[in-house]
Amino acid sequence: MSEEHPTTTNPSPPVPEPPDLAARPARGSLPGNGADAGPKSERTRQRILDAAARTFRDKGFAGTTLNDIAVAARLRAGSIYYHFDSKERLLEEVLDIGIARVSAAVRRALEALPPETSPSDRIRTGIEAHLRSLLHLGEYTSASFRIFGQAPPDVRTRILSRRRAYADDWRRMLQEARAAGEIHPDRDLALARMFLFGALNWSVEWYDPEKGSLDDFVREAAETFLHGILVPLGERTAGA
Amino acid sequence: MSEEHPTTTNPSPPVPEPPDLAARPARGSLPGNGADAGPKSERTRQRILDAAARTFRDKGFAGTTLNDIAVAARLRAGSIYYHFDSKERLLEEVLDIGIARVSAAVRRALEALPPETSPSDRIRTGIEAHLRSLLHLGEYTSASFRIFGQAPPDVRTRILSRRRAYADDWRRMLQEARAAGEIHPDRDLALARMFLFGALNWSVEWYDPEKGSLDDFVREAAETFLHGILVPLGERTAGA
DNA sequence: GCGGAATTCTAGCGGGTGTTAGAATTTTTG
DNA sequence: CAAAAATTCTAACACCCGCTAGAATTCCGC
Repeated sequence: MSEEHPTTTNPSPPVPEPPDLAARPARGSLPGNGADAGPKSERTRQRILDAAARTFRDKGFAGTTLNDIAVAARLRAGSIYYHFDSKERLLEEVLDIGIARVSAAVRRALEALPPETSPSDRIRTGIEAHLRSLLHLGEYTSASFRIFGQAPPDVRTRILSRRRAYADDWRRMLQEARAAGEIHPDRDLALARMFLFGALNWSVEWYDPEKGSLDDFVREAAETFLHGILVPLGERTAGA
Repeated sequence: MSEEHPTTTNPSPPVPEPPDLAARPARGSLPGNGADAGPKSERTRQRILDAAARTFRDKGFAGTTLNDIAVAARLRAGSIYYHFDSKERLLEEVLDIGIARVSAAVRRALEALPPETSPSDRIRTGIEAHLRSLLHLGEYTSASFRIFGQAPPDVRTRILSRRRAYADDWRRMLQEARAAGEIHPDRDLALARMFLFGALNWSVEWYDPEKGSLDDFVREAAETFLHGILVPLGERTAGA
């Protein structure tokens, strides 16, 4: 009843569409412009986004107040509406950036591998890149996974295509490994993929960087997924 | 500032403490009493709890309104306060019941095993029991895992002891399997445990009972965790 | 069917929510 | 430095939240 005029209410922010959603923070390559987009506003926009990502991640979507975000971004709640249409759209952009980042990070890591790398080693690299962007880099990725389930349905469906694309990357990786005979033939690949996602993304809730190096952690995580925990039946060494 | 009188505000609901938190739904063994607890009220109490569990699970804690719960339980929001002190306590009880259920289910499944069962088979059984109580039985367990991260800090700390006890059960199972030489010696058990929790609990977000039998699913999940996805190096059969 | 207890409802309080209009301020431009 | 444009703030609106007091209703033993 109250959501009929989607475009007429706002003072038309000068930034129509984010040109690159996976853009790294604070990197302007345009030299000196002056036409329709001032880089001045872009910086507060980023500040708001950063604050939103962290706050959403920590307190959830419904649990986060626009005032919470405003305080973290050092301005007043009303001012957010100069840069964003609504709380929902703010969430949408945070979620979008989150998957875009992790997706780009994984893709980049895979492209850096020598072409003769085996499919299972590619999976290993993908796992490590995913974890690294989840735990080490910005809060967008962790926010994206933590609060996707809390997003309103329309936001979720709008984000879904990007998530599906990322899931497809993994589906492909697993299929190639199976085609190469590296994956046990009666493993269920769909289950394995979701299994992996659950395991990896859950780490954001408990991983403690002070309990060991990130390098060791991501390596061990990949090993645990690829080989499981059991000693293969042929190599048992008797009990303690 | 407003939370100083914990016991003086309510009309003293006649049920002081839930006698058994892991109680199964709708199973009254008391024949006919009449002293201080009418079984009449107990049924609406259960209705409210059930509604709260499902609604919390679907919309999160902050995203759930007392009115949402009231509608689902077929009464008015204010009436909830005859049975529960606050929204927080309602959440607390839902979370508590959730882990109590899954914990009891796993324990029961393990006790039903013959005593000579190997540690790794015990883990297998535990995984299957955990998954079954997560996916098949009530919404308390799924709610408990989905929204624990959204609970207010004081609720979380009050619930933590129960969660830790359940985690300890798993820690023990894994340690015994390692002592028996069944777990690869350089696996990190803490990581493996959290890895497993993440993988299992995530299934509540994507598992579709129409895509295959639950029995197959839980079996395959256990296999994937125990053996991983790769074919052991000695048994490769060349590519497709 | 009566009387008292148990349970639910009604109505509202105080406060906080997302959102908006317009004034005030800062920044940019000539 | 002045005019215009861009950005932020103030103040409020309409609404909904968790929660409570007290009236209204239902339940149940007699």
